Amino acid sequence: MKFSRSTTYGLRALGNLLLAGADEIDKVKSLNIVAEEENISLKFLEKLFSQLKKAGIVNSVRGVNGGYYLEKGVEKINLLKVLEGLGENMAVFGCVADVNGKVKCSHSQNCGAVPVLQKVQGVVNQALGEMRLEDLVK
Amino acid sequence: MKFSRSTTYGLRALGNLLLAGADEIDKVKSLNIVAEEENISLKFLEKLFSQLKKAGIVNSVRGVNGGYYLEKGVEKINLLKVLEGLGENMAVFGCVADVNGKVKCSHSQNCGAVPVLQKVQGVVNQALGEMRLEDLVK
DNA sequence: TATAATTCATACTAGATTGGTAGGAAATAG
DNA sequence: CTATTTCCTACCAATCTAGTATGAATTATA
Repeated sequence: MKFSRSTTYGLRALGNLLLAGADEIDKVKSLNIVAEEENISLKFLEKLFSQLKKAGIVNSVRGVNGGYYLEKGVEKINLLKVLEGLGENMAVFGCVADVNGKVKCSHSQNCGAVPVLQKVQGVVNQALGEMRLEDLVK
Repeated sequence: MKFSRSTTYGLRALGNLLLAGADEIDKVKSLNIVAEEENISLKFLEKLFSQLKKAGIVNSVRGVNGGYYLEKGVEKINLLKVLEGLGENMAVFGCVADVNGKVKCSHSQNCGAVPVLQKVQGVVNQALGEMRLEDLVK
């Protein structure tokens, strides 16, 4: 039950922006530098941040001296939303529900395991819901 | 962050044995029947139960009228051990520690995310540690 | 206005993992 | 002896992961 490596990459990169104070449009940090500091492939970071931007977690400025900055107040959002923004599928059991809430497994109606699986899902959701992005740099 | 499908298959199959009262050497249930009742491929179940036997969760009787039964007291063991027995890798972040306790990620020393990741791991472990196999059939 | 730095977009790829299947050997009750 | 069952080993197709390749669009600055 692993988180993908890109999830940890993303968390590290977001922590990097947070520590650098890149939280306003005139305090951007380029992925070049983040990639070097965190030893992550630039191309890979570009892809990740494209997703993070779509998710509303970061924003960007193009061109020379451009870069990314954290959206306002984003250090207060919980890790569950951050992980979803990073593309991590947070439905721990495919047979209970996928990201869209659709039940996939044909046994979900009469399967005795469902309540247990849902409890596991609930505990994970709650734990991640209580952690905030700012916890990464404390 | 998904559990593999074989994990849910395994939980369902173990719940099936538990409900059937297959918990002694003279009350075995054949995988044939389990496979049919749970609509899981027999061959796949055979592989799963081979692992479960190695993990000490089930035991077996070969030959005609043979089958599998749950090891004594196994309904009290926690889900963390069951999942590990099913081959699920319970290290949710590869960069923190793998199954053998080896740190894989070169950033684990100075990475600010590590405490957060460890907390996530701890919460998951605790939740699964509090759930028992018998909870599957209640 | 040319240049360099940067985000943004699309497509490709090697390797690992997942979820199986195939074929049969070994044990055992009847 | 036969049917049933566990057990063993190998193979396989599809998907996912983590990354590379190529280059276009944007923009500050010299």
